[in-house]
Amino acid sequence: MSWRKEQRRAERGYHHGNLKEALLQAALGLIAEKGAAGFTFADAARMAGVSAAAPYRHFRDRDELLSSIAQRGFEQFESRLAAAWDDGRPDTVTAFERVGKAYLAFAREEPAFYNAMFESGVPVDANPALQAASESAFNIIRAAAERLAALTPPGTPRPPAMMMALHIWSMAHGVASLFSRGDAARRKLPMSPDELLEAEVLIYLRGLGFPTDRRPAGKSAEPPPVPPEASSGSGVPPGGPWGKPK
Amino acid sequence: MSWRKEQRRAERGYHHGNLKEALLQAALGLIAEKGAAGFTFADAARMAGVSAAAPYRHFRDRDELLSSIAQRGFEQFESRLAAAWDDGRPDTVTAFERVGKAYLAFAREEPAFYNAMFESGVPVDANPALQAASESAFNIIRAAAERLAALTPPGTPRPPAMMMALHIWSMAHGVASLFSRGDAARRKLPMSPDELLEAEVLIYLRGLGFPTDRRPAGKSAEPPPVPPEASSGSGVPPGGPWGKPK
DNA sequence: CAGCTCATGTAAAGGTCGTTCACATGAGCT
DNA sequence: AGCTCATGTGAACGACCTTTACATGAGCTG
Repeated sequence: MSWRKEQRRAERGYHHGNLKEALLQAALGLIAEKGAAGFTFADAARMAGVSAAAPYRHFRDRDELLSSIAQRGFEQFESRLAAAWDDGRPDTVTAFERVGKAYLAFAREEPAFYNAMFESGVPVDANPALQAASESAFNIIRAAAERLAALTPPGTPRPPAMMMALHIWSMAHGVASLFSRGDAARRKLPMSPDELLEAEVLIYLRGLGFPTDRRPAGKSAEPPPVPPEASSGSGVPPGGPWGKPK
Repeated sequence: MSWRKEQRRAERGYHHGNLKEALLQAALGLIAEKGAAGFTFADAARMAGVSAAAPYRHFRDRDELLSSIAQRGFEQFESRLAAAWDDGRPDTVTAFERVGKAYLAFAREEPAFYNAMFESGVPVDANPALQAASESAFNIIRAAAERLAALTPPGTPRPPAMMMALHIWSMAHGVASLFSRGDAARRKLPMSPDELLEAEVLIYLRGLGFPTDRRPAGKSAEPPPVPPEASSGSGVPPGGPWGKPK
């Protein structure tokens, strides 16, 4: 009958010892499998080998567990974006695009976190810690935009950095949501989500007056480590950001 | 005891007469209130005044109801986008921006549909009719992008229309998801979602070489009804798409 | 109009969940 | 050794989803 359960109990004793962490891990796995909507408090408890009531000793309710995961997600998100930004090295534009790629990579590689953060319906502003984590992550993008805005070529009006940050965020989030996750990824596209976002950002930056005449997928060494003082938007780059127009 | 129920029954007889439609309407209202995740099959049945089992005569399960709503949503979405596009009148760029606004307006004014379409976790590719409706809606954007791509100023490489369409879609979806709905709308922004998206699209179009020297919110009559043959990207428009940089 | 049929609705029941409550256990401190 | 309190258990409640056997009556057939 309750053979497994008894054995589990024998293995770990009456007290689990690290149930909170075990529940978070279990939930993460379940969300990755079935989405935040399909994830079940009871399932997480089962997976941790405890009764259905045990989780209530560590989380007020199911939403609080979800909220905790979202918060953790934002923290990891921030650290990945920060690593990608690398304080603007080797040059601002390159680093900026790396942030965009990191955004997509996170959405792809951490579907459970991404789901909890953006698709689970968790009200971000209800939990101050969660809200703070969310803002910290966004601040990476904001800081990057700030630096980028400071580089606008002379003669070009300087865009508000906040606006740029919001624009970039919306592009990354839009691409990730629509094309880079779960079923949505199955839409047949003429290019990969990464390429799509990279082209989008490059075109956008060019619209702001930035010289963006690098090859998108080119692996050649950084041609100019010092981007400022490049030619102002006089002509059109040889190849569009979408590769050979053939 | 079951006073209300008996009375209801007396009013409408044993057979409802139009239960399927009533369920769809009830579900729409419930989703608008509590989101697709919180919406309940039983609740919809109650609201229609029938037993909890009755809906199963019209929908295989809860997911099929949700899927039907999503499909209906895509159909209305398509017609609103089509009306906004108006076949490119009075000029392509103006009409294009109107489509972007229509996207946001739909997300704002039809939260229930938008939720079912993009946030309910309904697998779009599982239902052929739903998939077709979704593609029809996207095709409006695609067609608009096609026309816009054909207008690229001479000397500018012509971007693939499909890519443009995907870019625009991702921007609109990103802005709508992040800033224009529910709790997300509470984030304090320096500008409205509409303005944010409009500026984003304008900058993007300028990045493609389009002349976009119109005032964003300006209501002045269309200066040039014939956009082609405008100056190639020689200079920078007087005021940025984000208004006075003051 | 009588009678039949079948789409449509009902009640009841089984299974799962979220959540609460009274009670059990045992780790750590005194 | 004994106490305490955080942590876990089992039972129970109500809500939901879904299936099943049965009830109703609208519309057709003769």
